[in-house]
Amino acid sequence: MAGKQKDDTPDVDGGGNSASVAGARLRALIERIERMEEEKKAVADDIKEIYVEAKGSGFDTKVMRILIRRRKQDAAERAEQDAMVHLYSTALGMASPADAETDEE
Amino acid sequence: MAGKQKDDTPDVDGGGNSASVAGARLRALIERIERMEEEKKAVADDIKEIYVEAKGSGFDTKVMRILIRRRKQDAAERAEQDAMVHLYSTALGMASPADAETDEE
Amino acid sequence: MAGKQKDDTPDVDGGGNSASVAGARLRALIERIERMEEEKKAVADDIKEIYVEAKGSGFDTKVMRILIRRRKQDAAERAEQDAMVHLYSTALGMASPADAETDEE
Amino acid sequence: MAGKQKDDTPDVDGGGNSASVAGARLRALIERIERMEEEKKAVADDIKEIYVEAKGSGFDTKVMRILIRRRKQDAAERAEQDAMVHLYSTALGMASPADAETDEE
DNA sequence: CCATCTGCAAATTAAC
DNA sequence: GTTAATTTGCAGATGG
Repeated sequence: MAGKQKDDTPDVDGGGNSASVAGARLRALIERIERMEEEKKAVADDIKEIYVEAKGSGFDTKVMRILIRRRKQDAAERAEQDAMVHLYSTALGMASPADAETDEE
Repeated sequence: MAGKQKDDTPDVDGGGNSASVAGARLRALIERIERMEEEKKAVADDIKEIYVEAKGSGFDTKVMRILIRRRKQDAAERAEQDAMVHLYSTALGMASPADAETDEE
Repeated sequence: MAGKQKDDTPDVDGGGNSASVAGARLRALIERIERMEEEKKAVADDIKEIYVEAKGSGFDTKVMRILIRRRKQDAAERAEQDAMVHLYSTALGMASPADAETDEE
Repeated sequence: MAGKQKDDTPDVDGGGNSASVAGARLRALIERIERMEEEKKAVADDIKEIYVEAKGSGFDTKVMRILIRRRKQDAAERAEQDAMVHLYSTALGMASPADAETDEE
């Protein structure tokens, strides 16, 4: 048994040559991930650039960040409320959605 | 008070109607950022999916993460060594970087 | 609103006078924390002072920081290697940690 | 001239044996710093422990952190930020945040 | 002195 | 549910 593995497939050094096969697949996966992480970083850098540009135009980026955070929170809250409404609609005839608030964790 | 601004440009409500202009620009910037953050999140989710797929194939994602981190660190280390060489070259008055291994116990 | 609590103990405004008790305990905890954060800040300031002193003696603090970071990283790396060995040992079914170098280009 | 150095003292490889002297001093400084950083980390860990203890007593650590941060924050600063946020919100035509109690800073 | 940048601390979020 | 890791925000340091 290869212990942690779920017995699913790749016995990293099970005994035969399946090791190299698993190794190749592993390498492929890792390289895919690395590629995407570069992408992600690129996007993050772009965002930073926008902030630089904004600052260059005289805006206070700190305030901008606060606003963006707020809007995200608002969206989340709205989504949650929608979910609540859905829930209640389906549940048919339960209590009114008075307390859709506060608890976010 | 428009205080924090550098006097550069956008007095958010300076008194005239420049407010709406700045407001429009601000809104544009914020929406651009929000758009890119969605992009970034999408990429992050893709990465997560790959990990799920990997785990489904029987790989130990914890090991994968360590490997990936390591490769990144190696790259960073190499970059830093170069930086060190530069620093020492300049700090020591342009001596040739023969002995970049000064202490490193 | 006692909701968030784990039902464990302190109903901050439960209704009785347990509120004041919990309040007192809370205040004590917070003050302890604040005290230690002052301590922490004091140490941080001491460190800064050393850097100032070093700079005053003509050392390049940037290089010093790099050296210190490096030593820390080396320690971390060693720790991580141990972790890797452990992981592999268990993942491969308790094989002896002879070949911890599986791919590592 | 050793360039970056302020000509103050330690020519790391000036030519004589001052190098080793400077080296010894450097090592001493670095070790002092490392020692204090350990101290700092110890204090930080103690703080973490207190939070754990608090949570174990049923307190919501998130709220505690907010309280502590609040106490630290300058009243004036808080006022100024609120003003800024209002200003920008108005400029964007967002409703001014009725519930200004949610956000941290 | 201002602006940029790196490094540190905190908070959110994910994995187990 | 709890620990760990990623991510974000802040502040101090540095260089122009």
